[in-house]
Amino acid sequence: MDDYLFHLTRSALFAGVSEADAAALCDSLRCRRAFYPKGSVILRRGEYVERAGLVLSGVVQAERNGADGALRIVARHGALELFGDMLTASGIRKSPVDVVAAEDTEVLFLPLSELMRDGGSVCCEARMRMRLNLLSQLSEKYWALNEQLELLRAPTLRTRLARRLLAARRTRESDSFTLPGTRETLAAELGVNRSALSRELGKMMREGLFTARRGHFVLHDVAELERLAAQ
Amino acid sequence: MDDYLFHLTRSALFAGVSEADAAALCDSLRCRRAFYPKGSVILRRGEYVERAGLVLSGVVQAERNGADGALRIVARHGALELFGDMLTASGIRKSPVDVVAAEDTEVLFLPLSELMRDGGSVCCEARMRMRLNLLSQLSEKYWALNEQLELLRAPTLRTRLARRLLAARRTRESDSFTLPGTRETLAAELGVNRSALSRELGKMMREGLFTARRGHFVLHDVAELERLAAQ
DNA sequence: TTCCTTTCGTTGCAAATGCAACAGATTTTT
DNA sequence: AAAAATCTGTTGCATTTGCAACGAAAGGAA
Repeated sequence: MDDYLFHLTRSALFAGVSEADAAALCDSLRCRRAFYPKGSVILRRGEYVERAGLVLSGVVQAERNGADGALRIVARHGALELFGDMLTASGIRKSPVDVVAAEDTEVLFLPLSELMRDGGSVCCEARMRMRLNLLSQLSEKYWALNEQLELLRAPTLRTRLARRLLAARRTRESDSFTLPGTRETLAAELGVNRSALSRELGKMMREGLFTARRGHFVLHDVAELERLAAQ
Repeated sequence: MDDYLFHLTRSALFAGVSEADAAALCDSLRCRRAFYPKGSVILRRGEYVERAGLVLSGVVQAERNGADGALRIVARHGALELFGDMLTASGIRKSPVDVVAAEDTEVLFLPLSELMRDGGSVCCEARMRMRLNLLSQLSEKYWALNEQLELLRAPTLRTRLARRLLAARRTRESDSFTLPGTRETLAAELGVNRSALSRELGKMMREGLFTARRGHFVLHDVAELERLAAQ
């Protein structure tokens, strides 16, 4: 796909940048595109990262080996999402994860340090736009992590669940939504045992707080959930 | 203190920037200095933040009201440390905390968006240096949060404690160190009850893993601690 | 359909943690 | 020094959660 520029300008990083400017900038920064067949390794644990990656198509996974040796999927990045930016930005950190292509994937690599260099008269405005977009991206990742942390700080499973559901309600803007993954996934997010999660889900449903069937949730008593979440 | 420029270049944000360049840059960016007497409010919860703050002298605290109304100190920033950067970078978020001067404090405010704008021929190199420093700062805050999260994900208090002590050992580069704050502080970091912490500390000491007296710790069996932390 | 695999809820029991109360130690204030 | 306030360890008891095992339900494949 050589029409990638159109897609590019739809990414958060290139938001507000024209197609022409995007092309000129990629050129001036010496960005490179690379194709990775499904399963191939993009980045190895322990490597230093000098360029952020923007997924043009496909999906990329960050993986890690747990203490028991079991494979843990730490993150997934789909089309137009950025990865490796935090490592590149730090400049000194080795990757704590392997990054592999979960499907056939095309990636655009961006040398962030080049982006920070003044570019003479070349797309001055677009450069600034992209720098601000980058800051915004980095900070959003920070705040997302912060929310995770608030979740885990909640004293009890009941509270965590309430917060998680209300968070989903906010982003989906509806009392009815589907959470990704299985119960096991949700349990991991909340940092608890799966059976403990099922137990608490059962209790809360019997109290009429919401209905859950597989991944689909319908909230019934938002007020009470908010009271719980406040703990 | 009008000799603040010397100090400034010792901060992480201005690392690698000469005193002269720092002065020129502050001028070009229209940075402003402000003095806050102890106890005064620098930033209110709910406000939008347009400038990052660099503490020139004194101490700044981020505070928040818990569910019960009790005051919680979320973060402290001493001399040469940066605050409000994540909020400024996001561009859209309201502050989730109040920021107040914990002592008489002088702050230098930096408009990050100005820093991202090409500056013609004015300190081109220094600008780039500072932009990279900023990225580095943001990412370090991210990774610090990430470490906190790993800590809370640990299945048991014993594991969390082992990780926390080994982390301290790494940064202090010694088997003997003092942790800031009281037991209550440490318990909060680990996300557990204080008495539970004391209990576990007692057990682990009886097993000869380390000695703890008030804030001071001496590690004795690092190998075993590492085995525990791996869980 | 039928078989097989994955997901899910349930439950009994063990382990970990929260909570509250108290006493000794330490630090700070008067 | 004396008194007051804070910090710390300890302990009994209630609650929460982890763990393991099992059967039912759901979804996919033969």
